[in-house]
Amino acid sequence: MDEQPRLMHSHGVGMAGHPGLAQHMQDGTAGTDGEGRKQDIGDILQQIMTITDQSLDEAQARKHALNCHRMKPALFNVLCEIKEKTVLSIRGAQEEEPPDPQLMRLDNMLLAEGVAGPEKGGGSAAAAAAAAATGGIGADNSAEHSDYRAKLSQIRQIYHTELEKYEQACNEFTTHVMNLLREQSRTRPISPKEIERMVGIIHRKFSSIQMQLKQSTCEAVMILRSRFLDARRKRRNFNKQATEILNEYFYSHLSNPYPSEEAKEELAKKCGITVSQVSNWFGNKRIRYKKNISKFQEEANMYAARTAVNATSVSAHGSQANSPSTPNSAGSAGSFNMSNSGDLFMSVQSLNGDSYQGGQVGANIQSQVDTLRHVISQTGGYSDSLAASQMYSPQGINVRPTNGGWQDAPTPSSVTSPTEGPGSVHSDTSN
DNA sequence: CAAAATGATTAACC
DNA sequence: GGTTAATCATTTTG
Repeated sequence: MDEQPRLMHSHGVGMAGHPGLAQHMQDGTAGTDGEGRKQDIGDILQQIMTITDQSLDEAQARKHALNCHRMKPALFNVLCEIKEKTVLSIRGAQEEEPPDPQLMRLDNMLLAEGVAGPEKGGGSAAAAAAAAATGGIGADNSAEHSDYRAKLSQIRQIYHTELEKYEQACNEFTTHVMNLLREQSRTRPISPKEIERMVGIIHRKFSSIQMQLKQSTCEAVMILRSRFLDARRKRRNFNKQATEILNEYFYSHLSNPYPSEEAKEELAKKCGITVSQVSNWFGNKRIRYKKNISKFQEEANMYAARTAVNATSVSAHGSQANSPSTPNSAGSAGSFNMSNSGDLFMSVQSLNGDSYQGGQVGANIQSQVDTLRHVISQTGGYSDSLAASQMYSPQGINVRPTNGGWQDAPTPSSVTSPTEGPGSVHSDTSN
């Protein structure tokens, strides 16, 4: 492309100041004596038209001749100087390239999503192994997660191959252009700086393509997220076993239902859910229990009794027969008694405790507590925490009806030391 | 299909 | 950073 003008230029030079070249050139053309100017012009035009037909050797020879001209270095230097002063100084000003904030954002996001950045092949493998290890419980949960991971790594792979392709193309093109320029720099004033600048331009062009790639990758990830992770909202209920485990812990720690980090991890493992899901569950449970204790009364009794039975598998018969609060007695007078007291309990709780059969309420609850105590004593007084937890509710009623919070509730047994201590918190029934 | 249940998210708080 | 309380969005239930 660039070849043509230069050749024409050298033509001119040769014609003007270099007899040898001119001679050579005239040999190359028609060579007949022109009779008029018309003929001359026709010849020149002819020369121009056929210039591309000249053989490569011929052109090289001419180039070489030009390069060997004695005035060439000096002229070339002058040209370079002029060019340096004009072109480069004009464009040199806008040399610095500010990091595109858009590109930075995309990069950051890709990095955060694990699409860009170092390969983390071990991560997905480990996740799959973990999913397999958890077995039946939560298998579907982690299956979805691994599905997400699989799709993400697919995107990641495509992204990387494309990126590599772009980079390769960019490098190839850059080296090609550089070679071309270097080659031309022998006959044309091209400074290394200019080559550098050209490379910069090429890179910028290619990086804009790269940005498109990143953009579309980001979009793909966003879509994936909305389909999977943001489908967190598209929740699935925990399976029964998990719920039972959580409830068991909750009701056996009713006096202080705040599992430590370790306890949460253990529960998470047992239930096949994540720690934050355990936290969510306890958060929801606490608030909902507190909000409407009556609704949970039956459940509480059930789990309390069950825990008791589980804890001491001794003489289960006797305690169940005597206690109206055992799960087996549901549907009979025991169940009725429970729900009834629960309702009253609630009304007291919400109406600030006056006006409504306070005595009866107190009696009911007291009897309930007694019953539970009975269960406890009959089953062998297995746990302080259970006793304390069942004692809690009456306290809440008597002392501060509208405040069911655990936070302010006096729990003297659990505040033994300023630091909770390693592992000393809940050495009780949870297992 | 409406209501209840339930897991997750959010803002405000300490 | 963890909690509470309110709320959202979905699933389950009657």
